[in-house]
Amino acid sequence: MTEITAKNVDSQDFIPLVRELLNAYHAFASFDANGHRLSGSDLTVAQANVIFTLGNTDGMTCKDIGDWTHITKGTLTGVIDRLENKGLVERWAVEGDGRKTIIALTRQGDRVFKKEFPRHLSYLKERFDQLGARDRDQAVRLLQKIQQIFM
Amino acid sequence: MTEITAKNVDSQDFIPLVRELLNAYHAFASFDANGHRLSGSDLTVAQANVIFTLGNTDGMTCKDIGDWTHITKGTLTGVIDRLENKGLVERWAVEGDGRKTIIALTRQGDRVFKKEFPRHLSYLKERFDQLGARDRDQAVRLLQKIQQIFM
DNA sequence: TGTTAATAGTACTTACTATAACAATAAATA
DNA sequence: TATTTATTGTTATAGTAAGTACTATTAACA
Repeated sequence: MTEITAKNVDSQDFIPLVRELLNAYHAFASFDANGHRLSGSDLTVAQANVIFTLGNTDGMTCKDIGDWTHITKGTLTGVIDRLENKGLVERWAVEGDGRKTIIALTRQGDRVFKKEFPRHLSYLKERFDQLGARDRDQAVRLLQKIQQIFM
Repeated sequence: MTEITAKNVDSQDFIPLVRELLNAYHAFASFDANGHRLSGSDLTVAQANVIFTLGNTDGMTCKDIGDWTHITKGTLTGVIDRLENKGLVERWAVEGDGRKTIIALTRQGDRVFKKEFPRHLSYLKERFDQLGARDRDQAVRLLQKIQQIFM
């Protein structure tokens, strides 16, 4: 295996893939955030993701929410604090396991979910409709491979 | 076009793509950050990206650094402040255009670049070698398409 | 010329982020 | 049983992150 130095680094052919992964992610993330910002929902991206994750469930533990949303537990505490202050989620103790806390949507949180989730998906759909089904399925397959490489 | 409600939302077939894009990005980002953390370079991800961007250049404006690294200008000021305090970059005024500032590596910053850039690429290469050239090129093509959708 | 618009960068606020250290609880094991 | 180990969530800290407002400068144009 050739050693990588500051000189021959340009020949490392995985670099374009790293760039395009970051470019695609940031393009999506920025569009996604804009949707929330313009919606008037007064939800940040992280807050909306938690609301969308809890929707149509009976509540989830912080651990499961974090695994699904990629928000680390330290961060999640603050996000849930703010959602709780807004009256959108509640914390429940778990009978039989004092370590766990169940986070669930309040009635108001469910109203926000039922309004914002479809709205935001329509917002995203407009763009994703520009991608053919073949490309979409290929992309899913390749992104799964990329993910597995790093686990 | 069918309206999206909280009910029929499961049939929106772009959702898996969103999930895999986020999963792949976070898997990479976490692995990437771990490399910097374990390297002993004492660079954060954002700081390392700026150093790697400035390497082998005569300096760049804040705007160009931000465009390349996806760091917004407001954030960039703080990142560059910390790099400047570490003695790794310098700010230069631009003759003829008082709006611009050139950021460039110091001699010490260049030493850090020449050491950390190849090291980090080797660290990444080990994983990317697990991906075939065909998949890699396909992924680049599809990620470019996804990026373009959101611009 | 004077006015207006565009560009570049900084200061500030709020929120998010990861990590590490911590406390409480639960599970595993000797 | 007693001790250890693992899990869950919170707290503390430092560093992003986006957005807005602001200053300074440059360019466009009437």
